[in-house]
Amino acid sequence: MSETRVQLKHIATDQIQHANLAAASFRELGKAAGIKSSSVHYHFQSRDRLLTELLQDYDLHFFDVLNKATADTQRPRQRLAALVDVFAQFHAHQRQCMSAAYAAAPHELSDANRDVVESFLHHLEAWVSDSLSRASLLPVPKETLASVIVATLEGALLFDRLSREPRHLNAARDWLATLSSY
Amino acid sequence: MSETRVQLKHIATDQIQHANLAAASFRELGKAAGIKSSSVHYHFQSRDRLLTELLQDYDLHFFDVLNKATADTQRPRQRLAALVDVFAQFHAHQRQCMSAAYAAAPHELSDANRDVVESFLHHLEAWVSDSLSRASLLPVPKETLASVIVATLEGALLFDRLSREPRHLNAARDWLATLSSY
DNA sequence: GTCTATACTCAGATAGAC
DNA sequence: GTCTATCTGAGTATAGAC
Repeated sequence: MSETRVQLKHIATDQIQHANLAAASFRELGKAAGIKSSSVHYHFQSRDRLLTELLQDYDLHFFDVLNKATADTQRPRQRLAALVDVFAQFHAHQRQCMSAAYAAAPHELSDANRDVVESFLHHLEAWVSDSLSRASLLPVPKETLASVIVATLEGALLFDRLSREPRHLNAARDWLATLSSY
Repeated sequence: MSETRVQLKHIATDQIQHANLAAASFRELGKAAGIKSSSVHYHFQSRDRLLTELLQDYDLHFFDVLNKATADTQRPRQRLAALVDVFAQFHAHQRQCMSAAYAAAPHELSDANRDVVESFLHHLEAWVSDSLSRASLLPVPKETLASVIVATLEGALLFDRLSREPRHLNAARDWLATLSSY
């Protein structure tokens, strides 16, 4: 893969996480990479294909980071705390989760890209559900709780991006700490 | 307020909830109302002003509906269920919450509009917090829990819009039912 | 008071230059 | 293999017609 192509993908991901889907236009990408917007088409067949590739890469990278951070523990409490930390880092760098950026523009997504978002979500919920395996006294089945936790963290980051203080993420952290005693 | 102005606002709100902020362009609004995009400028000074007005109206309408639906009960459980119902209705009509649509495009918002979003959020969290007043055995302070609940429902609706089944909203409903016994 | 002609900028994509 | 000139259409906004 050419150097320019790699660079374009980095720029695009950054723009989407910092602003939104629309901010990663071919024009912007080209300008940032020092080529014309029309040249970006050489590297990516279409914008739709680019978006697919970005989210798939994001998925791989996301779980790579998460799994490395939790490689040494099976404790639900510690694993959930590590997940919150990932989101808190996003907030600290004023970045949103790619999946939320995609989900917020449903009409701009092809069916294929909608599927990729859903795939990431299922992936994340499975990770949380697995992490809850050793938890006791859960209020609802762990799959249900995993859905709630994912929605909570994504919603929290979405709204916390509007302000300096990660109010919702902090609230989520406090709440999660009460869920499991392990 | 002229008939056309009212109509334009309805169209705009609908477009934003159905698609996203960008979908409510002056061109689209004009086309749907049968006038030129440039004519929309007579009714609204700027797009920024329009967005402010839409969200303020939404705030009023949202709590009007919610308060009417909960006028006859002070029970936390019933009040939270009514709130979930509002979100479930959004999902059933394939609509998202206006505040989420705004929050998803932070770089497109003026400082004034950012403030309006925050205002809606505080409003909603205060409503949830008040509704929790008679609840007992909460895992965290009611203000904290209110932040979590709002993030959860907003996140759930955001992602459930990608599919037919409101998986996250249903999970949130199950979880909320375990929070309070009243 | 209500609306349009028009200007300018930005979007993605194609055809073709080098 | 890499990049650009150029097309077509969408975006907001201003100046001015009626």
